[in-house]
Amino acid sequence: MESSVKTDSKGRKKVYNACMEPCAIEKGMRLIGGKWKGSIIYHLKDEPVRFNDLSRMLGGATKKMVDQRLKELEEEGMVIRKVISDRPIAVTYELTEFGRSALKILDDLKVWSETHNIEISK
Amino acid sequence: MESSVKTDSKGRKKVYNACMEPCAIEKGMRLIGGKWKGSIIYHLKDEPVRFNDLSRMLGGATKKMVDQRLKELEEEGMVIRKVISDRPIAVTYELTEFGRSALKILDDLKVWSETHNIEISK
DNA sequence: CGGTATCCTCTACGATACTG
DNA sequence: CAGTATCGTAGAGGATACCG
Repeated sequence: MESSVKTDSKGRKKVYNACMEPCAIEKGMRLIGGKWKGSIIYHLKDEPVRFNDLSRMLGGATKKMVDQRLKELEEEGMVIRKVISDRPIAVTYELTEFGRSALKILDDLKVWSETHNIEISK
Repeated sequence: MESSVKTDSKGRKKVYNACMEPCAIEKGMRLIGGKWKGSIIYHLKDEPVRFNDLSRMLGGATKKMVDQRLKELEEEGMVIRKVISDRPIAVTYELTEFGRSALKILDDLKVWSETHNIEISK
């Protein structure tokens, strides 16, 4: 269904099966999986948070990353951006109802992760 | 804590903050997030599955990917590989108790994903 | 403060061919 | 059948500097 054909540098045809019928899990993972994305949602769970505060909370994510992820989350309808003042500019991000609906999963994941005391190899 | 310093091709120093205190959500995501990983676990939920059957179930993942993900899952203690016959060789993969403990989250994710009828933009 | 823009590197992943 | 080996590319993500 979802396939594209490209020709590589050596003139060979290549068929890219983008992702035929990706199961719901893969779809869901694209929304809340991916680096920082789940964490961002989770850190917005209680109240609107300002851009730089969010960056600091994530401790390790660059502004670029945070910015990028927030834009994705906005497009997906999980987060709303609000300008609360110009000069000096201040912006907050908060969850939509849809965003909120993902919190349970993220919280379960957090608990699961903590109880199994997961160590990162690399 | 976890930082390394490298020098790039132009002799500039670079500090890599690997991942300081990644929150539990990020840790968890590394185990069940990532392309195909959640799906593999989910497809093993009922019974042991053979390598090629698994590949087919995922419809779109190459053998290389499936192989790679299965090795990771094995190292993480979520999946067990069993050789059930040589000549012709036959191998199955099944979940460990730990692997099983992730099923609830994945199932919730699946339901969430389905009920919100998520569309993949790209 | 809340971003953009630029540059660069590293790895994830796909295609493909081959092996015991 | 169940992988391994090889090659290539696209893109993710970090560092850094700059802007309104």
